[in-house]
Amino acid sequence: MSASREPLTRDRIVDAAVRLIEREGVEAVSMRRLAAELGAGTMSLYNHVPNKAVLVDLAAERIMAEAQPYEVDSDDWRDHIRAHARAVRELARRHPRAFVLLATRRLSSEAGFRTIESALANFDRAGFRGEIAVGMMRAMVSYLLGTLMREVATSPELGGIALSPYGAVDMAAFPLSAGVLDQLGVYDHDQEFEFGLELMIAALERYRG
Amino acid sequence: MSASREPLTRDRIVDAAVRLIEREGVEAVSMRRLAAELGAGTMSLYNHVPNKAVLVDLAAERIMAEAQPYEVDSDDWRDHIRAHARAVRELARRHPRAFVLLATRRLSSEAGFRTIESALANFDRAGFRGEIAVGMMRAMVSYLLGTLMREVATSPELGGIALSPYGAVDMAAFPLSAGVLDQLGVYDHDQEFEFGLELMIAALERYRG
DNA sequence: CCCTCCTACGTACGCCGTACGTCGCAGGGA
DNA sequence: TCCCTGCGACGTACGGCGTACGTAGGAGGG
Repeated sequence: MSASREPLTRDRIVDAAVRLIEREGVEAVSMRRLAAELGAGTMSLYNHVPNKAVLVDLAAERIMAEAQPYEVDSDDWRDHIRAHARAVRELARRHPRAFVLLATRRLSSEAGFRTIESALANFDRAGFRGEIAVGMMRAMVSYLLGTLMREVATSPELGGIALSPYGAVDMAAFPLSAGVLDQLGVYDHDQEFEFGLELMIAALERYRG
Repeated sequence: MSASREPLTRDRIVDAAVRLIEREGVEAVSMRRLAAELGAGTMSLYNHVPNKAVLVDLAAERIMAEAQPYEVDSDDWRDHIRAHARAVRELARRHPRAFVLLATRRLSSEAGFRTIESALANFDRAGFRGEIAVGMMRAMVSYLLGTLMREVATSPELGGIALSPYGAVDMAAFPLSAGVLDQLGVYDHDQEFEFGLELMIAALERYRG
């Protein structure tokens, strides 16, 4: 695939893994394939990485580290939270195949804490501190994780939730669903994300008062 | 593993898959192993199921179908939403290994619609209808998906988010995080779930007014 | 000059999903 | 009764996988 006279490095290997993950998803990563892409023998990778699981972890960390801190010009804590949430969404959309990876992993290291710290700063701005702030942050993380999983990670082969892969459903038994069947089948992710985001912010506001 | 004189059936195969998933997770499922557990030849399974992916889908549907409708004795829409959310959480906790499976799949069929319908009924009770109700439901689903993923699907080998798998982090750079490091490392899932749930309900209440 | 150590690599084992061919049996005409 | 057809069960085989293990070669220090 490439010349690659330069020697094998953990960095080069992780890079290749990240590229492959972004291009074809985690399930496409194999040691043999990675090695081939680097023009190296399969087993040579094991001189730099103990096993595949760790390699994937490293790739996840690398992607997380690429996350840019958001920027916003406002004193309103709400604007900060909005900007932060949108930045996370951007990350998810830029790396859709990697997002599931990040989502099911406990992040740590510098990159993880950078995000946590800036989230805590926002809640601090809003007047939430200590245990409460942690709770808020986690609720927010949960919401983000959930929406973005739904936006980015659910199988897109089907047009919508109303289509059943193995046989149709008799909608007569579900009148309310039938009434909104059009909406159930359609996803406007931008609009949904903002709607949920404002909902969360409204909840925080209410908690403040 | 068992006598199993009775003939192979799609039902029996899916049952075995569900049991295996619940016991050891999706990644433990293999056609050979499933067949062995059923006392049958590997390839015999293919007479009843086109391939492994479909088999896993069928298992996911089966698990979803087992979900009991929640019960609650109240006229308050908030209580209904609470009960519904807690029922979903129960499902996730009873089938932790299967939950990730359900989460990354677009559900359809009867079972999926039963849940959707009862959620819509609750939002209807709260005064939300049509498009708004769908948006609310999706926000709620996102939150549930997110918290429960965090509760049930993140790797439990590590004690908490503060522990880094590959090297420690210098906390001096993260003063706010350092201040709540104890809370960051500890998870009280019951309390967190209820906290987030009330947050969501508060948001809905506010939207009503 | 030799010894040590590190990296690269080939081979091999035990898994995996599944395409394909065969065999045996049950059931229905003739 | 015999035979044919169809279907379920199964064995074999192929191409993939992760990785344990052994080896070979070269670089650097004694």
